[in-house]
Amino acid sequence: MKLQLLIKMNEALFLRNPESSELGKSILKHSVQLINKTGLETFTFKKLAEDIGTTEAGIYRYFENKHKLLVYLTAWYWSWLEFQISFHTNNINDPKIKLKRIIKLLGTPVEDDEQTSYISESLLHQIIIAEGSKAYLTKQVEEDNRQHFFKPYKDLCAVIGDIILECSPKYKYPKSLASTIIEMAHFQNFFMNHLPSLTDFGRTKSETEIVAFLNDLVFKSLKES
Amino acid sequence: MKLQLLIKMNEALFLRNPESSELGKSILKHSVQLINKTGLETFTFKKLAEDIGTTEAGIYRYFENKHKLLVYLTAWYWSWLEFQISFHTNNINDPKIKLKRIIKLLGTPVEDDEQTSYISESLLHQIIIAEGSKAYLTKQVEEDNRQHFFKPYKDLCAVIGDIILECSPKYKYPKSLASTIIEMAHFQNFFMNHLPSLTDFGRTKSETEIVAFLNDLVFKSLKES
DNA sequence: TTATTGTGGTAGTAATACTATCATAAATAA
DNA sequence: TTATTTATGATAGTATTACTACCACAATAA
Repeated sequence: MKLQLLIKMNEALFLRNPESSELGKSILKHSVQLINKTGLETFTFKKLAEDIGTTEAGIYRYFENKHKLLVYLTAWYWSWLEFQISFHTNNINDPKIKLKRIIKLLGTPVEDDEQTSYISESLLHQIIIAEGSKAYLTKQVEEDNRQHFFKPYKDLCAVIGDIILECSPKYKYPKSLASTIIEMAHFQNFFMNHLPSLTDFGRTKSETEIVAFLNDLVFKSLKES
Repeated sequence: MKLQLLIKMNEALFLRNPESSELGKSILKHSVQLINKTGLETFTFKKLAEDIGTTEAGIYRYFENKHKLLVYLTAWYWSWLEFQISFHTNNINDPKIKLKRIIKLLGTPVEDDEQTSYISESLLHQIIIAEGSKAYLTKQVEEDNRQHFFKPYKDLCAVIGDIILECSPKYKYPKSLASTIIEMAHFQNFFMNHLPSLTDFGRTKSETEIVAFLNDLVFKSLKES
């Protein structure tokens, strides 16, 4: 049995749907690779076009600019991750076990999914770590938000917040704790690898320690006091 | 009595010391205003020059590029904040009270200091919230780190980490908890104001709630279990 | 058959991110 | 006092970036 996981993307994020053509899929695939290689700042549509073997104008027919492309990629990732989470926590009743699973999924490097061949989830995960916050840390956040560009991120956050409340109905900060877990899963990873003295994981550089830290943080927070 | 708080900056951050001349101070003052107004992405040295009434080349004599200027401003902020913290926690013996003061200083809008007239700390605080992470979320982090550009941030984190250990000597993640507090003090503020559904403070938009959340997070983490 | 749509290519423009050179006024050292 | 350094200003030039407009062609629908 081979299933195609289809993620319905916000149409305002692109000019032409990149999943609808070969060039479009190639843009997604190679942009993920190139952003990883060069970083968002030095990434340009011209370099991407050369990489793919097409022209700048070809890329511009799909995406208005690199900000939209970044927002597209991050939105895709959050949607994909929410599906992974709902898949891996399905049929689990205990919300605490659910939450543990989620923290593990957030903190552990993802394995590539054969289904969606044109996007490498593990490379995309790296982009989320290093560039993800740049999608919303702009002057246009509110305009972008009005167009629902961040809906997948907010949905994920809401899902986690609800599970937190299931664990501990009286806890006062479920949404803030949810966004803290998500952001810290990525920032601690970045710090561990590039600014290790900001973490306690510099020696081992092991993701399982990040997961342990987040578990400690979350479950102590949710303990009745 | 009038004291001038002098922050010794890493000399590799600038080509000519901006604190040593009128134009230099003007660059600092107006860059803080302009970055706040336009955001880092659309901020250019040309616009800054027009703002000040000088030429692009004039700015380039002080700073190599806008990345160095951003790193300079963030480093200045972290040094200033560490001084504020050491000042406001001086003579306090109880590490828990110290930590509470620190969380309050991190989460509360700063009042402008009359001493350093050319830098508005409150505007700089806003820059740290919206642009701060862009100083290190680049491909050059490690090179920048080798040149000690992030020393003030790491020092602050170490100070907070040590106080955490004083509170709870057995706690296993003092540095990660310290960087979590610092980052979340800013991210929760940004979310509260621009993506409120990611937080529990969207209704009141009050910084004191962020402080309460961080206190809850930290002191539950440090409780012996 | 013709018209439309989807797709790819060429060329050009304005802005950005610099670098280099020259002139001059003020501050400072000899 | 003169000589010299220093800070700033003005002008010009280049490579790259971030687009826009226009053209060509093949598949498909009317």
